[in-house]
Parts: sequence; structure tokens; C-alpha cells
Amino acid sequence: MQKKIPEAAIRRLPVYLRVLDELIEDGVEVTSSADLAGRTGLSSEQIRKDLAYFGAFGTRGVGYDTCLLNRRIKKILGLTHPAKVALVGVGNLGTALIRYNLAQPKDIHITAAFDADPRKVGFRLGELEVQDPERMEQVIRSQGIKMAVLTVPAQEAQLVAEQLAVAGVEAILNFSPVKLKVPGVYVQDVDLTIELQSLAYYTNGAEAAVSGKV
Amino acid sequence: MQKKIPEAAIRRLPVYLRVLDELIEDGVEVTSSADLAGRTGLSSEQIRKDLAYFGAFGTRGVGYDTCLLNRRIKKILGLTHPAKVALVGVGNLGTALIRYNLAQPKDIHITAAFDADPRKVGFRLGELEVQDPERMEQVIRSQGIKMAVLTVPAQEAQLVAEQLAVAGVEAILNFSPVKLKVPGVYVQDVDLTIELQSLAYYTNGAEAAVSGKV
DNA sequence: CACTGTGAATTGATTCACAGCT
DNA sequence: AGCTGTGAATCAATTCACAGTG
Repeated sequence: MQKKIPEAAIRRLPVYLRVLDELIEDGVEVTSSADLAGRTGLSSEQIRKDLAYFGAFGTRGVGYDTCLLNRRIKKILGLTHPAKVALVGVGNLGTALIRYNLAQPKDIHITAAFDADPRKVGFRLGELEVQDPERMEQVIRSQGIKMAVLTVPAQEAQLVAEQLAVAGVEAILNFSPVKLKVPGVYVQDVDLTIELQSLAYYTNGAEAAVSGKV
Repeated sequence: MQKKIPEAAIRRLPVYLRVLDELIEDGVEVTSSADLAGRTGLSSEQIRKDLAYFGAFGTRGVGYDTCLLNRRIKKILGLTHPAKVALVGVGNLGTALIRYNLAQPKDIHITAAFDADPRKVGFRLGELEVQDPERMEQVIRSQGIKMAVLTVPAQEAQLVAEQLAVAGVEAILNFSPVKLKVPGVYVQDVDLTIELQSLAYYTNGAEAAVSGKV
């Protein structure tokens, strides 16, 4: 084992990945922490430190080889070959996420979709067909899926999360406004209502209210 | 002014708001930091501290009045009357967010939607009609809109953000994979590709790769 | 007595500053 | 000379522990 890696650093790796993809696309072979800083809005020290957590990828006096760094980060994230993801809950948001992913799959492929509504089962989105949740465990196991996106209504989220865990899922991206408790599974919450509501604070009206001027 | 309030605390306020709504719905009149902790997955100390940043809302030996606390948090966030939001970019994700918001508007209402695609202009979603971006500044000004959701393609994001700022928008929820630079505007990024890619790290395959076992 | 509110201690993340390669 | 890699310092957030109060 090595020194512990900040969670925040891991969440920045995909940012570097995206910028590196663009640089490689443009034929740029070498970059620097300062260049990456300009393109990401982060500081150059932070970028160097983030990368150094995983080893020394750069060359002093020169910078970072874009292709090499890209490969290294993909390896760290476990994206050397595309990761398969299951999505459960093909409502508005689930459908949008599937279409979005089918349009631009960035090393992540939604390869299975489930919905409990019988009217949705059999519905096709590109090559993807919505399946009955009955088949969930079997499909997830046979495809070796380790990640899931959860876009079901709040009251079903905990149960579905447990079923996913049983089927072998190790990480869940949870869009339901519920705190999931699933031992051994990493859960990342994305809550759009929270994002919108907390945004309101940064509006002048709210700040004024806090300092007691309204 | 008062002691500085952690950004993290502000992002937790909507969580408290949701739990309080549920408690009030169930007729519960008093709660405690320990009870809220159980319902949110946070620690009771953290909850007390978060609330104390904004003043003393509780009663020692008793707890917090659910209705009062709910009102106070709404006031802090500037949600005493529903906040109006403009959404720009009515693609898959934008449409899903509008439908989601129309279905369950939590003190936040998307009251204007814009898309540059002439085929989308005039399209109706509930009472909402997609408008030409030409009208954006005028509509945002006349409605007094201060918040916007940005779901346009990456290459248009910076320009649209600047137009929003000119129109008087003070806070943007940005779904585009671009670092926006708009002085004086608070930008909160939500990047679904980053969420998915970083999720992959928490899968056993990736962790093993980092520690060099693969 | 039970629960809040809060300084003090701790833990975690970022920034600084510079030594070390190429 | 130029840029990385990193210990030390700073800054931010969380947790601890307990005094204060209805």
C-alpha cells in the first residue's frame, strides 16, 4: 500500500482524461502541469500532486507525455477496456442518460437497462432493450457488470440497491433522493434537487436574507 | 458579517429541507440532531454545527421545531417564494430535467426554456414552451430570473453563459463538460461523465490495478 | 436530564516553496 | 533552464467533548 489518496483527487482524474483526449486529438504529444492547469481551471501544483499520488508519470524539465498519461489514468480508473454499466429505472432521467451515453460513450457503456413497468419492458433505445428486473441478477452476473446507475423512484431505491449488490455490483451512481445503506458497495449520490436548491443560495437575494437585510 | 460558512454546509441545507418536509408531512413537530443524523447519514454534531452557522434555531433539552427550522432554511437558501430558473439547451438531458422539475417542483420552477434549434422552438412541455435564444435576455430580465441550468453542447456553453450573465443571471448549474469563466457568476458543475468514470475507480478491478496487482 | 451550541482537537485537502532531474 | 515531485505550511471541514440552558 501507499500514502492515502484523497477522494477529491480521484474525482479530478476524469477531468485530466478529457483534456488529454482533446490534446491527443489535436496531435499534441507533450503537456505540462501549467498547461493542464490553464485548461482545467485547477492549479498546477494540485495537478502535479494528484498525478504523483499514483507514481511519477512526467519528465522533469519537460512535462508529461499526453498518450502515456492518458493510458496511465485510464489504468488507474480501471478504464483500459470499456466498463459495462447497468441502469435501473428508465424514466425521463434514465432515458436521457442512456441516450447521452449511447451518443458519446467515454470508456463507459450502459449495456443493460431495467424497468419494473411492464409497458417499458421491451422498449428499445439504440441497441439497448429495456428488460424486466426479474432478469437483473442473471444479466448482471453473466455480463460481469460491476457498476450501476440508479434512476428509480425514491421508495424503490434501497431495495433495488440491495438487489444490485447481491448481483455483484460494487459501485452505484445514485440519482434517487435517498441515503442508500448497502455494505460493501460504493455509492456516489447525484441529487439534482439539491444542486438546484443550493444554487439559490448564491443568488444575491438569498445572501442578503442571511445577513439579515431582508 | 459573521464567521465564514463552509460551502459544504450550504450544500447540506437542502438535505435537511427534504427530511423536514417528510417529517412535517408525517405530522412530526419536533426533531433532534440525532434524529436528523439517522435520516441523513450525517453525524449529529455536523448537523448542529451546520445549523448553528446561521443562528440558534433549536431549544436545548428539546430539539428543533420542524416547521420553524424548515422555514428558516428556506429563508437562508432564498426559497421563501419559489425561485424561477431558465434552462438553455432542450436536448435529452434538458428535456428530462424540465419534465422532472414540472413533476415535482421543490421551491424551484423552471419557467423558461431556450434552444437554438429552430425545430425545437415552439415545442411544449406542460405549460412550458421552448423559445428562441434571441428572446433570452428579454425574458430573463422581465421575469427577474437569477438562476439558469445550462445543458447545451460543450462548444456553445461559454458563450451562452456570458449571455446569461449579461441578462442578469447570478448562478448557473452547468452540465456542459467545460470550465466556464464568467466573472461574478457562481457556477456549479455537474458532469455525468466524470461521475461515471470516477465511479469505476471504486470497483475492485481498478483498485487492484493501482496497487499493481494486475 | 436531554439536547443544543461551540471552542478545541483532529483530520483532510490545498498551496507553498524548493530540491532534484533531464 | 524548465518543469516535475514532494515535504512543510496553510487552510478548510469534521469530530470531539463539554459547558450552557430550557
